[in-house]
Amino acid sequence: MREEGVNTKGRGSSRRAELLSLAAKLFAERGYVSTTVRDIADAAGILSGSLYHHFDSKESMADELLTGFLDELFGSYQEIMAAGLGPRKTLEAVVTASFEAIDRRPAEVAIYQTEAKHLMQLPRFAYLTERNAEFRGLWNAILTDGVAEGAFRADLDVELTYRFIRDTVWVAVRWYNPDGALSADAVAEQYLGILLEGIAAKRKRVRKDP
Amino acid sequence: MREEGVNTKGRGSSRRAELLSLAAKLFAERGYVSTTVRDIADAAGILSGSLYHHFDSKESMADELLTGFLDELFGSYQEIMAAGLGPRKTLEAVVTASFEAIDRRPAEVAIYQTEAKHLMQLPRFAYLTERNAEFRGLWNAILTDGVAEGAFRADLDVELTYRFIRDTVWVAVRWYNPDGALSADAVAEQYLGILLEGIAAKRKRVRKDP
Amino acid sequence: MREEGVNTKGRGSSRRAELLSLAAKLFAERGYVSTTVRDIADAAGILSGSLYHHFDSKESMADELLTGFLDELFGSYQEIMAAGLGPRKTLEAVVTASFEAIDRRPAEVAIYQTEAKHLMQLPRFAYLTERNAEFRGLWNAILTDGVAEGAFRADLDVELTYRFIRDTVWVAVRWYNPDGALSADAVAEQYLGILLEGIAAKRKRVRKDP
Amino acid sequence: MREEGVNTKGRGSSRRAELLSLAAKLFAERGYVSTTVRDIADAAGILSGSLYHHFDSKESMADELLTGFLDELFGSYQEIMAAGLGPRKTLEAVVTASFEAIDRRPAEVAIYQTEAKHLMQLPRFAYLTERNAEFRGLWNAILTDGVAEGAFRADLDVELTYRFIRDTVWVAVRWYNPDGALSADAVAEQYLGILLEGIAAKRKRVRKDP
DNA sequence: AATGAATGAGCCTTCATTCAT
DNA sequence: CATGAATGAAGGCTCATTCAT
Repeated sequence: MREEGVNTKGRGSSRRAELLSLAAKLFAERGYVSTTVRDIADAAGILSGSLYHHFDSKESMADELLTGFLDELFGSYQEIMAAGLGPRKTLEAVVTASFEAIDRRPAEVAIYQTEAKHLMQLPRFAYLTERNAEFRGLWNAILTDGVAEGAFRADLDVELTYRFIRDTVWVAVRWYNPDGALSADAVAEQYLGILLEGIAAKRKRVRKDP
Repeated sequence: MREEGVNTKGRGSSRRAELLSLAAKLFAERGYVSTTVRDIADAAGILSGSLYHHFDSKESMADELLTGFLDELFGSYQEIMAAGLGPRKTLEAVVTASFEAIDRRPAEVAIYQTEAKHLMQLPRFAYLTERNAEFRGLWNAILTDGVAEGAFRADLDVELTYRFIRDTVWVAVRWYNPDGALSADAVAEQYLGILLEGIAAKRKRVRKDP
Repeated sequence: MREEGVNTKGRGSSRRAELLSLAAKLFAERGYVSTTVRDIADAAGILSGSLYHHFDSKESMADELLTGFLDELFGSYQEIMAAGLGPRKTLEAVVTASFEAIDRRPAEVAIYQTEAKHLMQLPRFAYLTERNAEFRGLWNAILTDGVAEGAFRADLDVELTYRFIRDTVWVAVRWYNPDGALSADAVAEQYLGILLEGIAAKRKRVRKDP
Repeated sequence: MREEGVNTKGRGSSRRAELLSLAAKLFAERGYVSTTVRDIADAAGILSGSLYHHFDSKESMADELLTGFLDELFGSYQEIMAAGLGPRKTLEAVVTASFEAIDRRPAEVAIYQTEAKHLMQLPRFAYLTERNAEFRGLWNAILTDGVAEGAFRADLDVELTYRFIRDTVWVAVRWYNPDGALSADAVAEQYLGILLEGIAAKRKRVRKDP
């Protein structure tokens, strides 16, 4: 229920949404610092001062963008985790959900990828750090469980693998094109193909063979 | 004996190298745009204007940093490619060399990772685009050869795998700590463990078994 | 209905005109380079950055000033040339129009006089070179015609005379005071007196003749 | 006897003279303010700081240049005035001497022409104001005498004519080329032709008279 | 005589933001 | 809702000058 709160300036109008989407695109393309408030206003065909009718500040635009995206993303993660699919299927579902997020909100993912590190230092964006921890916890659980259950290689360095997956997935936003030939799900599948055959425990084929 | 071109302002002094290294660290930490010339000067204990005794511009610092790093990196790549090790060993060597670059020049890699996209648009940094193409060509060759020779899975999507590897390797700069417990080579080994068992063609264990 | 091109920033407001006029005065008094943007802003009672709400740059102020002045000036020249008054009357009219320009726009003339040489080297001010050529062409025509028709001395060095007149007229801006006792037309008349007849007392030729 | 004085830093060396001449050229070409100390040093093939071995300041270079030039010029004027040649010959001699100064020291004249107005405001350059007064006095004398003796037109506006001559003569530095086809004396002659007799063709008075 | 490093002041410009209209 | 004018802080860069070596 976050429709109120301080500094909210009438969330909900469609003009606002347009402006926010414009800002997202620009932040993603040029970077948050390099995108000026006037760039956004220009893109919207208004004067820069007029933006302050809708938003309190440039920061609050980034905030809203990131908050919205992360809420949605973690919502889908939680659903998956709650479904109790077992390590391998869970991993697949989480990776797929992530690629779908890239597909649906490429700008927000790009902003998150590129700017989080710097934004995180501002008190206002403290939730980024929390979300990071949450994300790490989630993956740790999946991987640890998977190793324990024999779904993943026993010699897996869980921390390293977590980082590996995290970076690999999100960094795809740099080249993934929502309008391109490869769908998010197709990319996810390919990606999982590489990832799983690498970390999955090899079935003892000896026994199967004869 | 000064081989460099115009705008060189006495390359080679040790003070210069110090300043450049300071700049690299700051660019990496705060981002190129967010790092002010004053930040760099402050870190060096001089006034911002004094930096211009050594460098023509902030841009030229980034340029020099990137050029130096890329020259070194591609030098090592070329050595590897020239050695004719075969696809798998070549891949291992290139990945290892990359992690070693992260180990030796973390700041430069971070700058490259984060800023290249934006810098590339400036004529001065056109070489970044060229290097990118070179890099893609190199990986394409390794992967294509590997598939042809049966070293890698036959169903590999070469382009996607290239991106996968590229992003995965470089993004490690975000968390890799040169002074940490894990050496670059150890990381490379772990990384290759995941990567290769995923893309390597599976030996037909059936025949080996009996 | 805005006819101007890019970088125009709302030409036409009266505040703009005020600021431009202030800039003209200062450029004329202290010289273009020596006049700082802060000087202009101070004179206007605003902060230097606020000037950029109205103009793109210091250069564009000079540009606008010069363009406006030259357009007007050459407009009046063209009217005169079109009138077909004959060399002597044309010369008188052009000289008079020039002194009137000094009277009406002393600051702009001063800027033109003093800064054109340096400004001309910038691509943006290429039109200064064109205007120069136009001016030379105009005078060449007047003088050449005048000599041909017997209105001016047959032994006139046209090129030298052109320079002589050009410099003499414009340099008057250095001392001419629009609010002084001597009107522009009066100065023009005196000037034309010297130019056309010289300063030597005429010998009483009557007596010499027979 | 000005070989001593404050801030003199070893006047008299030939290196000094070279540097000063270089500075003169640059001041004349680019203007005093726009010429940087480094421009001068670059032209001399040394570092900017090294210039301060020879001169106290940029200002002192301009000072020395102007002082030297004006001393020489007024020296020649005084000789002429002392010769008692009569108004017309005196005028001719002064004009000729002036064109010869342009010929011999074009850079200094250009500096004087262009920069005096601004430099004059500095206490250090107070002598420029004095020289100006001296110059005005000199011309006033010549012209007034000439009118009185009947050598010049009785209706001459002396003040205006003084300005006219002053500006006309010095402004020639803008286009006069010491290495060109026209010698300074030739220009002076042409100039005096116009000044003394005007450019209008003389009516053949013979026929009109009887 | 000259270098090389630095200073300190100032320059043009940008930018997020404010606010009366 | 938006404009238009302005603020205030900062940013990259320049330049005359100093000084130890």
